[in-house]
Amino acid sequence: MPVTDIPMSRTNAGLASAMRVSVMRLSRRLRNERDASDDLSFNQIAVLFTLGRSGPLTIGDLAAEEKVQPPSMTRTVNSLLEKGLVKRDAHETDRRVVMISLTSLGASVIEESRRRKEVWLAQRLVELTPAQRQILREAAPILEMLSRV
Amino acid sequence: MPVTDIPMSRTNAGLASAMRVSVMRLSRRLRNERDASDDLSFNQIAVLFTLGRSGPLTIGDLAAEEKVQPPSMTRTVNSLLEKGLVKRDAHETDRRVVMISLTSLGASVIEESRRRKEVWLAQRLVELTPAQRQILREAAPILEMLSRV
DNA sequence: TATTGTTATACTCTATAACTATA
DNA sequence: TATAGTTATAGAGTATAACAATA
Repeated sequence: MPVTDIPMSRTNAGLASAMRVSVMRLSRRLRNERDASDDLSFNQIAVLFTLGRSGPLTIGDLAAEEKVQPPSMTRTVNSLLEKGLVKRDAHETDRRVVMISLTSLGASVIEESRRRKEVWLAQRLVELTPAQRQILREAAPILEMLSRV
Repeated sequence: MPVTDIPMSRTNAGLASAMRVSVMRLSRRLRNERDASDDLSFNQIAVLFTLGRSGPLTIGDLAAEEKVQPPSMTRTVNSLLEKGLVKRDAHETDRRVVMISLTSLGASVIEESRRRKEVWLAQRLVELTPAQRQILREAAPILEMLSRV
């Protein structure tokens, strides 16, 4: 049984390769659909999105998530505080800890970013055939499953 | 006709939302599967991957692609030169231009990173049903199409 | 005269070490 | 004594401006 008769995507390794390429490429394209007018650094944006996904987090949690040291996260959070995008709250029981969460303004910033991505994506989706869109409808929850640890 | 009877993913906007979430989440998970032992900065890695995707590029091309200024790209490229991951070559006709390309060492670095992503992904794929894998096989080329401008 | 890339300089970001407050 | 976070200081990264080489 000659290997050359088996298309790449018929094997699990081949499918993994095809999925890596297509998912990483599309995510790169989506990430570029961000609002150019905002004056936020890459890490500032990353912190907002992390808070949007995970809800309120401590400085230490945020530092670990973004893979920076706590003093750097203190600075990043302070700049977001000055812009009114996040707020600080005391921890319920442990007074050493500071809980960081999105303000309504901060939430609107990431919502706007999501909206821009979806507008771009929706425009590309109407160019597909109904059959192709149907495949993506079935694929979306499977992609979600892959991300779950 | 009550809107609540229409599942989100039945509409194009709903499908766009589902695709944005699942693709961005999976890409984030894949990006985290990088080799922790390498001492490369985020932008240094980004340059290597860009060269791996696009082939040899000029300093100016790289700067535009990574959205940094040319002097910054000169520095980043110099650090990659010192590590032996990229090389400089004269342009065929325009002697102002410098072509930057991957060395075999640089190519092996990104190949290793891709391999790690695909090993992780392949492990997740075997946990799916054959029918689910079949859907992904059909979805991969469609995701590719969406990325094309 | 315009374009590509580098050098000079200042500013921003991040890290390590030391410190404060709390557990 | 250990942990969460901040402040102080130094190093790395990035930008703007000025410059050199080439088109």
